[in-house]
Amino acid sequence: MRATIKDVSREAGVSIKTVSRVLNNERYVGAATREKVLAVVAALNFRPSIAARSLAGRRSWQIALVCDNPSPHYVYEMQTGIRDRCDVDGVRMIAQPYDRGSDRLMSEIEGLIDATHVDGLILTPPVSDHAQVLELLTERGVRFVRVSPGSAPALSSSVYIDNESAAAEMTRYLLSLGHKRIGFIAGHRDYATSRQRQAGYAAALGKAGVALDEALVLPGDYDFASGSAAADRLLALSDAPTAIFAASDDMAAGALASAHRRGLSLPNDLSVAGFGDDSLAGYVWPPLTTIRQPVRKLAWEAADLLLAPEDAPAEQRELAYELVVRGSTAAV
Amino acid sequence: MRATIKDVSREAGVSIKTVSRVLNNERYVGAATREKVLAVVAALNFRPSIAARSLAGRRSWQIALVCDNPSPHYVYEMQTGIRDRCDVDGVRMIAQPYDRGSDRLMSEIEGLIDATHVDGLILTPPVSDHAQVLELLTERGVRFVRVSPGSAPALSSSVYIDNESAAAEMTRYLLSLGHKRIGFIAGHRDYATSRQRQAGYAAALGKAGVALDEALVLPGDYDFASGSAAADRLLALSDAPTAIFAASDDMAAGALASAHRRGLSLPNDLSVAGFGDDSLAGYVWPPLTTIRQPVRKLAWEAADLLLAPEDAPAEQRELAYELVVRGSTAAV
DNA sequence: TTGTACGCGTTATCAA
DNA sequence: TTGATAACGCGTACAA
Repeated sequence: MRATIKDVSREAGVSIKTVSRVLNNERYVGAATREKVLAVVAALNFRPSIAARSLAGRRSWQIALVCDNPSPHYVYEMQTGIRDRCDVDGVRMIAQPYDRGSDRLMSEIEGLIDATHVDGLILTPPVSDHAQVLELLTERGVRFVRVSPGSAPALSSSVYIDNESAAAEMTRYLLSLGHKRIGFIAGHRDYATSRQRQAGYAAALGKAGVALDEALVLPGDYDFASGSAAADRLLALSDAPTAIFAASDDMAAGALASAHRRGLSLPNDLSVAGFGDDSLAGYVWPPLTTIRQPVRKLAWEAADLLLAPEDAPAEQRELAYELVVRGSTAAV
Repeated sequence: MRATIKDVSREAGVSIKTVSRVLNNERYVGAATREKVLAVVAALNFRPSIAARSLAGRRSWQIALVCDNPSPHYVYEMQTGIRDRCDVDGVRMIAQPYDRGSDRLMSEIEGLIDATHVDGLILTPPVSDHAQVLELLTERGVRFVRVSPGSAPALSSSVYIDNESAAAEMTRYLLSLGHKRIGFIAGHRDYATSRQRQAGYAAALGKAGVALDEALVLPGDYDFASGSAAADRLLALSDAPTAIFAASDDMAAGALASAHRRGLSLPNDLSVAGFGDDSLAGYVWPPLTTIRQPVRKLAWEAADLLLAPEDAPAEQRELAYELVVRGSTAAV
């Protein structure tokens, strides 16, 4: 039923190896031969078996995305961007989710490598900074590209935005609206991105001569529930903030919900700002002001780096973010 | 570097075939032998190569999820539910997204089958009703399970909720609040689920003796933008509805945004209800009243059916939905 | 209950 | 520029 390379070779009147050469774009194939083979490949709708290729060759034509779940939308955008780039080269993407903090993380990644023979991995935070995982991959000789790493930039290729500058810019924007007491809801401490965003927030306050009030900085977990809970605490303060900057859009949405529950009139009683992939912009009310991170593009670039020739040197690609102003923030 | 079955057999002092027997849970292996082999497998952290297994055996230990993108959350829940079930059997899931209406759909699916040798597919709407695809799979002898199919129930195993009854229940609820003019925003006509939900809406109105006003039924596309646009049209009517029931949560969120933009006071001026995975409940304001469909569980059951023994007869599993009442609806 | 020989579909090596 | 042959790591068929 399934066409094999043997069928193609018979039909085209050449050897199996020649068909293989055409499929892999090797040199030393006559132009006429190549065309004939390609015609037969198309006619038979032939697709090389990934299994056979992985077993016989040096490549498996597969890469994996090792991704935590900050939000379904982030995961979706990462998958889509990577797949878009993979399609260009006829490579398949395997999605491998994980729970940060799971004690089986190492074993799952090693299992992934051994079972699938993937040619490389794309690591998202916080695994992009997981020392043990990075060591394992280096030891095993498996290529990897890191998304938004916080350390050891030279260890591998990576893609990222300048989280610190972005957060500083948002903080300056809120200050420009007249806010003096700006609450900050951080992400989980395992995420370098969260630490970078918090640093940008603190730096901007400092430069503006606004004292950093530790009581206004609360930990979160990048998700709706933790943002909502943190906002509840901030808004219950006797000297509550007039603005809240959350390190993720989901937490910002939680803050908006918290404010709504308390019967606040938004955005007059409270300005809320987020940071992320801007997927919640229209869903929440009022529409969210946020730092837009080009997740799909980051993913595309990560795949691009991973699919680069083996001898290509490690490369760092910084992408632009964007401050998107909407109705969730207002002047005091 | 990577341990192979050969390494295991040498270390355990048995033949390769015996190791293979243990791995595949075949009969006729001595208890002592089995234990020893398992110990070595664990010690070497051995993982069988999917490539070699697919090539040599009848199974590839891989299944694929062929999924359109109604919403990132739906996709995420589907993937998670399927993966949860697959993990039990040591099977890997391949995520294969598609664009409905793409002319390459057939070729992509055939490519997927040929390249990966997957043991089976899980199809979500609207491909679960795509005659050509179903015929291809039947012809090629590839198993498949359909999620929420609208036709030919006996063709394969499938999982679903009773969309028509669910929509009728929601409609009755809105009627019970005193609403007489209830707008309906449908999903894309390719989706059987959308047609079923619309039928339930119409049936409930009929039973209640409320005339169906065609002007209150608008087409949508299951996404935020189309829901927002449809609501704009409904709310611009001279005789606008007092409630809007959208066939998906994303469209309901769009309707809420539309109402907010018009300065309506929610939920007093307009009641809004949705249908879906309930992922937007807290994000939107006021919190969404919706029919909650257990997407992750549907996915789990679909995988369970797909991983059933080959000789198991086709089976239909209907799961329960739930009407979740929240603040987005109010009595007239 | 265990082992031997072979083949799956492709790429690598080497020869022509 | 092409082709023959040996691998890759496992399951299958059959023998012991």
